[in-house]
Amino acid sequence: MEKREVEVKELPPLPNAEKYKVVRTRFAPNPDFVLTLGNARPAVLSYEYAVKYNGNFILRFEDTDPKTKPPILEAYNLIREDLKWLGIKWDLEVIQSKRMEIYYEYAEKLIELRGAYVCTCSRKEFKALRDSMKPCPHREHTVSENKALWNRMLMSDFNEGEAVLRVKTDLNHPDPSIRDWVAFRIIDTERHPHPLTGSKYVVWPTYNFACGIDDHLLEITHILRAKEHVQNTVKQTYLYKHFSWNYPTAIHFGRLKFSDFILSKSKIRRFLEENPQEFEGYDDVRFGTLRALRRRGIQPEAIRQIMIEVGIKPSEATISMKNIAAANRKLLDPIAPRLMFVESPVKVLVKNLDSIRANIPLHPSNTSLGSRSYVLEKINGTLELYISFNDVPLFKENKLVRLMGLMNVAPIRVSEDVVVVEFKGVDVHEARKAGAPIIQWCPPGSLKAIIKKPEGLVLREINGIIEPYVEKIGVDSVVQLIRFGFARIEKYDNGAVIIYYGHN
RNA sequence: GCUCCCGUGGUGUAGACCGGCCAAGCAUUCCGGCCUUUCGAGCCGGAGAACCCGGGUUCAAAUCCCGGCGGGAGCACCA
Repeated sequence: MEKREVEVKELPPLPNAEKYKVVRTRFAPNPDFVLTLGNARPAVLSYEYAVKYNGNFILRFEDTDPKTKPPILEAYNLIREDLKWLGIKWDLEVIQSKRMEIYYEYAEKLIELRGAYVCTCSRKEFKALRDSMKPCPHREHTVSENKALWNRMLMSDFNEGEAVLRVKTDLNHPDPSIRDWVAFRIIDTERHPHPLTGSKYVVWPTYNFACGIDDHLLEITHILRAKEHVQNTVKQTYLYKHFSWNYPTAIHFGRLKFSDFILSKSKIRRFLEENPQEFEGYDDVRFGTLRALRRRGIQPEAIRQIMIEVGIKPSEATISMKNIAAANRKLLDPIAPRLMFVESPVKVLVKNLDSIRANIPLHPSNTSLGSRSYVLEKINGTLELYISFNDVPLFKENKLVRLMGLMNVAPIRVSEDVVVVEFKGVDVHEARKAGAPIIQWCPPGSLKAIIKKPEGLVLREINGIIEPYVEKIGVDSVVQLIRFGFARIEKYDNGAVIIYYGHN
């Protein structure tokens, strides 16, 4: 049969892989949203490198900001589902909000190492000093003074904004944000409760502290993340210096732009909030979330292949739906059943025929998919079937038209709402010889079909009918609608079929 | 504005660290042919980049150096 070796690009070697006994990577999302196409790169690459080197892969939820990026309770599980869908398995799962005591412990160690101090400057005051590369008065506090203040922070003696723990760095560092960056701040969790820990904690580690500590404690060897994190690497390196730890190998890849997709969390949130009846949720097919792609029939393997191909280069890259469709088509073509969908159906009357039976394979070459049969018979004296409005002109232009898998017909009379034809035989070869167009059709008794197709911000509905066999195919299947495109069956809804369009 | 990073056909990627075999490979895209149940897949053929620009080093540069231009990221008590 058909042999198709899809060449999948291999990952380039991982820098420094040989320096570690076992390669260990992690993917560290904030559970404040579902995963988008943008998250797929760090997730897939981190996982694939762990697999390639027989290492470990860790899923770490970074949920240490209940205020400005509040985690969402459902998101933890939605992310787990998204990863599973991508085929990613993790050896260990860690949730940062459950490790608060660990961070406190290391904060105290850092204070003892004179690597951190409690600062009670106002933001404004500190910024003024920082920008002129001057230390703030708290920087010279003794260990015991700092410890006392730190304990007061933990005891809720300070309100939001009144005290932070700062990591000592280089006050002359050219990037001001790096100078004595904040490791812990106070968040009023009475007002902003954390979905997992409620109001239990008020002193919260920042990303750089929690991430830095965890990457070390979890023995991460390679950090693969987007280049927006390069300054964070610099910040965290100071932490590692204080503790005399070795910083993992960090790889920062360039931004991936996805044309044709709405990826921005904030944009999607806004659409959902402002227009809840127009948008269907995180998985609305107009969005670039993984679950939206799944709903359009995109195979996770297609995403995996694209991420591997894009790799870890530091330059930006743009991926379009065409790229994704191409990868998906290769995967789907050998296995997707072919069905006939007829947009805006027009009745065809066949004059000189009493009955005909069609047995059509569900796939031109993959015989394991089987076939379906339809018997067409005269109803009230005529034999009828349906074709698409779009194909009616073909009957004006051609002497012979082939109805795929069924028969060849010649037009007798063609109007906008009915096409009368004459049966001319069943042989494909005759049709080919005559150069007849081959079109899809639907028998009487076909189901109403609504195809929802994302076009930018519009979800276009294409109405038509689909052959009855669609009921046997089952919800969630991805099919190829002949001469139309790949699509996924969403649901059967009172005799109608709702289908989401994927790509051509 | 400051700091850092990047620049190979429409898109993605290989080659660049260790200059020559690179008038640049592969995939996708587009076009044509064959084949086919299809506007898909497969097969065959074709189009499309002188490797951002300028200069330098060299017998030799996509590959090294300098300058320019262009693009991106960061400059939070966000992650």
